[in-house]
Amino acid sequence: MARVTGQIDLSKNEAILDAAMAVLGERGITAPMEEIARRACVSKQTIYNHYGSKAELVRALASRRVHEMTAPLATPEGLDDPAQALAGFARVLLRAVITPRGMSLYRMAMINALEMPDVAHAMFEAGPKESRARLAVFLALETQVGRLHCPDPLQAAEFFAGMVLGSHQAAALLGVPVTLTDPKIDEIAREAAARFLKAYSP
Amino acid sequence: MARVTGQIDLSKNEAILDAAMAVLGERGITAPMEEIARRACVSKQTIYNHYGSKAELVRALASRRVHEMTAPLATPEGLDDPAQALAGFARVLLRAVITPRGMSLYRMAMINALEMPDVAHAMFEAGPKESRARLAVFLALETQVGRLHCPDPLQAAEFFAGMVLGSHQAAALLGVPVTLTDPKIDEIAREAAARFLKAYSP
DNA sequence: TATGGAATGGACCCTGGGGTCCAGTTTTGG
DNA sequence: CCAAAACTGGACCCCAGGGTCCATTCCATA
Repeated sequence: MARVTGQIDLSKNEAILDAAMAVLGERGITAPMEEIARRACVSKQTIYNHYGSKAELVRALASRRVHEMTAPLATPEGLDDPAQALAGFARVLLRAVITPRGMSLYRMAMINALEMPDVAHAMFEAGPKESRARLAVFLALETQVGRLHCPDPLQAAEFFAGMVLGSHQAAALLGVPVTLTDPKIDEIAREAAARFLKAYSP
Repeated sequence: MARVTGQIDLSKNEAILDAAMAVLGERGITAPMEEIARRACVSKQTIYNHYGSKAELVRALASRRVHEMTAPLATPEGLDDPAQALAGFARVLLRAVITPRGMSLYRMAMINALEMPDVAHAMFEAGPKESRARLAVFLALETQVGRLHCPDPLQAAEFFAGMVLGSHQAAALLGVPVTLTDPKIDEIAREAAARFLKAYSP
């Protein structure tokens, strides 16, 4: 437990966020602060020292998680084979959404959409919107090269991401156990990529 | 205010559900029962006479709304042109999801997914799952006739529905204002249908 | 017109949980 | 070794909101 600054203990900061993620994910937004404190092995007061309120904690949590999630969703590139690139993108996307951690964050954001619109809005910008935009860039490039023909890359990106997600995201959010094994994810990714390429072949 | 039965006033029943839909949609699940009562022009006690608890009210609300929403999502049929049928299906689907009423119901179900898993589960079965299944039936038929080639109709149905929804559903749930005009919806529906047909042409 | 079930509304009880306070303890830097 | 700053934990305040009770009023039917 090394104090990093002379002020507050930043390592506890992480512990608090981790605990909050876990507890809020499991029990929902109504989970009491006391439980988060317990899970983080920290006194409730300490949480209130770091974040002034529950809302502030959720806000911090969301912003951290968004960064974690969007990082691996870089523009698919470096691969000569569009099918490979798209399938790779699809795998990452699907996993990000199905994962309990990713899912519960979304759920939280939706629950608080009314009370904390800014958080929810930021989630959308950093999540779905950003990832589609990156994919669209890739599609536009492929179109220039002549391997694809996407007159509207952004719409095409929407289509592809939608294909991949299907109703799996909805299922996860509704708490329906999503039983997607790795091979199954892989199959969806490949198939979606193949169909997409066929739909947008020049 | 005609009493329909000698027992309880069924017309108030509707009023309560309408009010609950509106209030819960606007203020979220935390909206107080008192407000629902006020909106329904009914005493709080009456609500508790009809539905024993808040959970029960939400349950009733969900089941009613699910029926409303899934009704128009019948199997696309009676049209010789698959493109027309698919586009029609797409329009209904997209509208159902974007509409404030449809959206807030989803949000509610997600919020309560932890506390009332059965409700959320039922929502999924009656909503996404059922609609995909119906669409799959249609796709299988078209495949038999030879106008399409869908080796896995259920997956194809997932793909198509996903294309149509894109990130619009996520946006709506996150409270991001979805500005989809009717012509825009129409364009998405047509384009998705066309691309889908190309991807699955024999 | 009498009767009984239903609706009203307003007071009321009570629990859970957000947030605060504080006295005592630990850690850190000087 | 000292002082300042953080952390602890446990008591505490407070209030929103779920749910109940009840005296009164309203209807419908008989």
